[in-house]
Amino acid sequence: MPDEVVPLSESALADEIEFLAIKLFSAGTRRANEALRHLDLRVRLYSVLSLACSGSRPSQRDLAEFLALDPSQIVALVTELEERGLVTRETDLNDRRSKAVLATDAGAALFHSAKVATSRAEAETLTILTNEERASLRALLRKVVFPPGEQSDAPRGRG
Amino acid sequence: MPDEVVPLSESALADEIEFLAIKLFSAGTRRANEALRHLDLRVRLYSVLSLACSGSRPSQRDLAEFLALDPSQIVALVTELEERGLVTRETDLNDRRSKAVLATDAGAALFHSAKVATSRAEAETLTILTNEERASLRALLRKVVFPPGEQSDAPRGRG
DNA sequence: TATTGTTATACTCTATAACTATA
DNA sequence: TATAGTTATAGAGTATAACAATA
Repeated sequence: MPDEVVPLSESALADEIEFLAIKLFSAGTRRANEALRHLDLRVRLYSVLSLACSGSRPSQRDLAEFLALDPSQIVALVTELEERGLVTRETDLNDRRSKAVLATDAGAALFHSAKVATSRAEAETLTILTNEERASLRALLRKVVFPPGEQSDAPRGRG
Repeated sequence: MPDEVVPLSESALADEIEFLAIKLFSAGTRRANEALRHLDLRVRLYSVLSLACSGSRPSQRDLAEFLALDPSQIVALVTELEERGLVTRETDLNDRRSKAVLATDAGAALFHSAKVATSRAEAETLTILTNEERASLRALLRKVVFPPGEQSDAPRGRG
């Protein structure tokens, strides 16, 4: 009798949404990191730089909550960007504990180049999907990640 | 005049599918790892164990390709599972370089418990979506991760 | 010569605790 | 006392290189 071996893509694991998200994430991160390498950026640095360019004047605490990273991780990322002249820390005069992270002109320029690179990487990853399917995927992911009717951007704190 | 500050959830970053996938991944991994902790498993160990239980008789090379991990990482995961008596390595008699990774009875039993835990975690993560939306999300992710008409489970090799 | 599994190493990411300065 | 930022550390994940056994 011939082999009746189940292909791994038909395994139970391959139907778990979180497993699929991990695969998409790891493939996507790999490609994005490759796409950003020529600018000396990684996904995490790019994310912080992007938000520093967003006009939201995020504090480091805001960045930590939004990116679901620990505040201590944000420190290292912001410091690296600051040392490269891409962002500045601006102390909030109303609450001198808090520091807004703002892009410099150089940071904004680099972000623009980086955005082009990540958009291209995203398009490559999603090349199999039609435009409607991409919009649908984006909407579904947004709904899971930013549930409607939730005030705060991210409820998670330190522990 | 009042603040006209853009919320971070309306930033350009929040529309990038890869960024959203990363957020879903990191939240999902965190919850799945918590759900698996009482069984002394992590997501990566669970993935390998799941495939060892799948009936596919995967070689370590198969696992590496399917999980998009380097073969050297598979070695460590399989060794840990093997030392705990959850899987065995079975040398392929036709190609003595290759070793199939198979679950023991104990491994299959543990996997069953773990599957319940990860399913619950997945449901929590996706609680905001209707059943139809979950099916739609699953189908879209599957299409990206396992493009139809591709023979191999994963084309990526070592470098 | 190429492939499977293995060992080793370095770097990044993640999680946690403790400290400081402000509030 | 609580919060924003910081420092430090350990463990997990990721990326490479080199090697032995086998094909």
